[in-house]
Amino acid sequence: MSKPTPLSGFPEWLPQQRLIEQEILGRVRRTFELYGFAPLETRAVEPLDQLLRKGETSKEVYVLRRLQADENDTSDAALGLHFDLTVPFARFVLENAGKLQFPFRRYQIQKVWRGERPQEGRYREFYQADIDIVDRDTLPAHYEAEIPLVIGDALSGLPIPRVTVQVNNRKVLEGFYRGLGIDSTEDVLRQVDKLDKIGPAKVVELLKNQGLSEAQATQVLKLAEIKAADSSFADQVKQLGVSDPLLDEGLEELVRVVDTAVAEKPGLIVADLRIARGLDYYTGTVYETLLEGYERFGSISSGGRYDNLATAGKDVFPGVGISIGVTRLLAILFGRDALTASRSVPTCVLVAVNSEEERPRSVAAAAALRRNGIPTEVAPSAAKFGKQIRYAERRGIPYVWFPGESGSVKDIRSGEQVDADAATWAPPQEDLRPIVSGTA
RNA sequence: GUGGUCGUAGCUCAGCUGGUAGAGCACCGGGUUGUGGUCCCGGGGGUCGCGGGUUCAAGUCCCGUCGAUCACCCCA
Repeated sequence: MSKPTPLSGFPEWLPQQRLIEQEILGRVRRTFELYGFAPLETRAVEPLDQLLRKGETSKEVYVLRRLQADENDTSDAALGLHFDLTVPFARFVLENAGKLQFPFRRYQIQKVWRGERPQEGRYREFYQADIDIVDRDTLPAHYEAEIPLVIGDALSGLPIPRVTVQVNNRKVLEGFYRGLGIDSTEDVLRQVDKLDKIGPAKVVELLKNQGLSEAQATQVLKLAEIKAADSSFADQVKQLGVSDPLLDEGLEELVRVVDTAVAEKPGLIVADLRIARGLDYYTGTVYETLLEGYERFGSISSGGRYDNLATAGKDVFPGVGISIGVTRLLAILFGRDALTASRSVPTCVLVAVNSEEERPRSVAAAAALRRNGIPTEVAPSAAKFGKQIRYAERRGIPYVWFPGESGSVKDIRSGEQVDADAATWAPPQEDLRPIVSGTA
């Protein structure tokens, strides 16, 4: 059999990378729980009509089909892999509304699938770490201010470059456009979103091609260029002289989000009135998160408020949430060797073997160490000690244990060796587990 | 899904206008008859992504395909 080749868009990490990924996922999870989000996992598939109902246009959904499915068997025909965690969550809320307490806050860390053309930082299978808060009938606006704080906490605790959460509000954009007499909001947003890439002149041109007047296009551009780290953006908007109730409502909400962030975590947030992205179910605040130095890879964490995602008859569950694109984050940092683990295995101690006859003594020492929670493995063979030490060195294992009448343990980084008892010895806390650190 | 660029040992790459594969690092062994990381000596490893075509002859040209990457689309 010839050597297998990778599958485009389905990244697989090496153990040392997976070690880092697990460490990151663990820290993110603990931060989510620190804020009281409850754990949840939903199935990988959803009925296709559910998936297509909101948001996703289509072709990007992977459909599930049995290999031997009968032509007439339609039982699985309408299932697709979820492309995010918000849509499945909305479904879950509706399904279990009677068993949940509202407001309901949950986190969900799972893989999602999208049938897109892969490139660096965009994959067909990737992890999302998602938090959402939903309430019944109405959702207080303060939750929209809380979300970025959680993300800021989760990400700033990691050994990664600084992040900035960019916020905007759909109501500001829609209200402003409406005040200008524009009704093709979606199309306008799409062009405005290209501002960074193609520049203001071309955006205006594209807008005019869409039927906007010179004046309208100019105003749209002026709004998009507003950006501020505090609530001063609101005055700048008002100076443009457009008035609309929805615009005012949006501004008020956005000011609140920004003010909260400025008070709690200065420097985390910036109001940027050009950002409009996210799936089309967003109705209020929207978030995007950029990694300093890696802006060209786009957002590593996005989300927003949605009022109509979870609705069934009279029941309405408005929500707000955000997702961290863990795989994207890791891939772009791995790509530049910006994340490293102090070792490639969990092992803290390698117990040397004097001779195969004496292996039981090594096995016993290892067992004693493990009883104290120290990850330990026994050397693969009774090779020369130099080779056994090298086995540890190659993997970054910090300690080698030499069993004997009185055991001794060597820190192979310093070369220091001391007599020790396997039943009581313990490494410094920081050596117990691999340490993940940033090098950027 | 559309279009462009790229694809030689584990890694970084060399290989002129086609003539039957090389370096550095890494790895393995020995010097060092049981405590590594230096140094010296030696060694293994590539169907040149894969498949087909042109040619006496292809890593080198052509087509396809897979993979990586970029742009569009869209988005974590």
